[in-house]
Amino acid sequence: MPERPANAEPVSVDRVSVLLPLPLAGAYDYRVTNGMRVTAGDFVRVPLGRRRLVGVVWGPDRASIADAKLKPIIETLPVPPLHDELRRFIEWVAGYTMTVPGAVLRMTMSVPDALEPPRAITGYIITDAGRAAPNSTDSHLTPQRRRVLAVAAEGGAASAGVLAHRAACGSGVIKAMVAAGLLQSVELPAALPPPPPDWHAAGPPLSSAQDVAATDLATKVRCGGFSVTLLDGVTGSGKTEVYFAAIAAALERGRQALVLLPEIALSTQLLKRFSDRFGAPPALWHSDLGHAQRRATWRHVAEGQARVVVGARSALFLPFSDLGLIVVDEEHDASFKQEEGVIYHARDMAVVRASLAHVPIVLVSATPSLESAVNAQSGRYNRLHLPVRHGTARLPEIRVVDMRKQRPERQRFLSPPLVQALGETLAGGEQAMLFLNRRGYAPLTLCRECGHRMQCPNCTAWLVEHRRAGGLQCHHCGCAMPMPAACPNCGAVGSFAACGPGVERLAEETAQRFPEARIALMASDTLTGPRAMAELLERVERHEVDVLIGTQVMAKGHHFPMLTLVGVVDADLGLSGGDLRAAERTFQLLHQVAGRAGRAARPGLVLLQTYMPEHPVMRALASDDRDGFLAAEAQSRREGNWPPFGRLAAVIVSASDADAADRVARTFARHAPRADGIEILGPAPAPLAMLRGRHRRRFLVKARRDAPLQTVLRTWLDVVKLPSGVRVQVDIDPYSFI
DNA sequence: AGCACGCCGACT
DNA sequence: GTCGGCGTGCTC
Repeated sequence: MPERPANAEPVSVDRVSVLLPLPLAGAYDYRVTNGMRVTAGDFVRVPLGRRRLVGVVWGPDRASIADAKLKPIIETLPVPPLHDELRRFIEWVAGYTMTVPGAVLRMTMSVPDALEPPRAITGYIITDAGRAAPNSTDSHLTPQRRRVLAVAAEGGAASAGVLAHRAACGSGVIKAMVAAGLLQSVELPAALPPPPPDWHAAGPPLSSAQDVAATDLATKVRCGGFSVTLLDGVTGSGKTEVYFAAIAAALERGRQALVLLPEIALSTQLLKRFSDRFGAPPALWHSDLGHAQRRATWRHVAEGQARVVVGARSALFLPFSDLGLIVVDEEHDASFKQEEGVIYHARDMAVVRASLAHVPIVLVSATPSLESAVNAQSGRYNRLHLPVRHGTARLPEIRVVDMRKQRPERQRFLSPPLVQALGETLAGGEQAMLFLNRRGYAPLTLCRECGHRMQCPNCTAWLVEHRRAGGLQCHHCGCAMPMPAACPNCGAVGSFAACGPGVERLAEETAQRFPEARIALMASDTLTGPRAMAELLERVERHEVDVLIGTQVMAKGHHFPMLTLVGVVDADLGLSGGDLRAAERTFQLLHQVAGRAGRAARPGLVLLQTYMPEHPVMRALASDDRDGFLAAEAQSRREGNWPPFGRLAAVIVSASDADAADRVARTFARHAPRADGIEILGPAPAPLAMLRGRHRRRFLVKARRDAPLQTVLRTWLDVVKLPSGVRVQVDIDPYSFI
């Protein structure tokens, strides 16, 4: 049984504050009735209005309300209390992201069910009478009852639903048979905790660089205490085995480890390696988890039985009983940024949690974020470098195709060099990949008669034509409509022209050019689920696919030994739009995509189609000069005082009425504070001026690193009283500028 | 987040 | 004449 945290101060007065997982302004006070013992961190059930809710004892009462209004705590729940470390983390995140603490607590208490005493699951077993019944002469059994008895005699205890299903009857039959004494009910044991990973097992042999890094991390874990280490190694250098050594050290100390991943669905290879290494799978945490599984895992984490959790960003808020290590794999990945509700960056918040828990954290990447690279450079973070590819594989050759000189034919998107390379690859019996980060058939549909462009009614965005699914779709709000028969503006029939390529259109062109090639499409909307993904990957691995065409979902690390050509159809795509991190992100993405080519003994070739061959991103990719690129990027950010050298916040005012949004934005502008080291830019229409039917105006707040950004924002935003229907959202450290 | 209270349209 | 829409406000 886990112990109470030693650092939680007992709160044995007759009033305490309780934080509820609701967006209330703060914790509410409750009365502790005589004889009840409550400690900060305890999960308690309290009345709120006419509801009964579970909250967490947060500390001494805030004395904010008269005794007469206080309601008593109903009961304490038999769950390990929330650690001091996690309570401080919740408050820290709330303060940093400028949300109320209850909203952050809600992320920890995302499985309300897990807090309730596990309800007993009733199973049924056959009785002696039931065993005898089929052979007894005087019993007249219905066929259903016979089948149930046969099923029940075979196996052990099973729930009514399972028994009924196996015997192909209704569950009413089971009930009646209990009454007749043929079956009896028994209590089924709760879901078993996952088997503990075995840290004794030796991992695969390590290269000397791996060994140095592994020993360093393991030592940090054994000694405990906060430290940040950037584990920086090219694709295939064996970073995973290195941080597995750190996990083994945490397990050896009897502590838990958390591994954060950007996309859990894409990590089957990681999970397999984990099981191979530790003889048992880790506990998983992600949004696709079933309810029962969530509930069980939450409890196992809280009770310390789940030793290693591999999860998406929300796993950061799990109530670990004894966290000893955090690993953030693919730390540069933009999907660590949560963009809805509580807006936070899981990598940055993971560093904070590690610091509050006094444990080491490892940030892992082949293309570190500029933030992490700068911190490693300045010595704030440790750096471990794995310079060479493990094994025999060579890095692919990256060539830039200048699209101004090597133009594709009209309405085609593959340049002559790429077509030629594709032909050679296919002729050689090898596989190719075409990368284009654009779903659907064509990103823009316009009328040739009047020039009308098909636009989303709710968002400032073109509608994307999808031929496979049929019709037009908005990729921002999800609205879909059939392709109209005539132009909605001029009524012309058959005048629509598809402009630009999506992956579907590329597949069409590839099929026309190479009719023999077996082509597969891989985009988030063509994959119906995690299984579809796994099946497609297997088909590619078995070489039942010659050309794999896809979007970003294809970029993550899968090993395809026969894949020797990668064509990046539009390398410039991510560079437009004035996004602060556009260059950095494009470099990371294309570097990752390029890494798909030639991973086994075969040399790989990567062709980057670009109209900007002189762009620093293209040059850095072609000359494999990641550090030079990062240094140049850092320099330009330093000059502009942009992150990570300065800080940034976005304030977005939105309303369904455009005038209301404008009025409120102007009011904010009039009250803009003049604080030292803080500059307020705007208001301007947000990059998506209309999103999901709401008009958006944006301020960018640029602050020196040492300026009290949140404090200034708080006082600014508190001055303006919002009319109904107008919302203000603050995004500290904005990433996507959408 | 829920749940109630509170003021204006189509029905037993 | 009521049932019901969801806008606003409160919950210790």
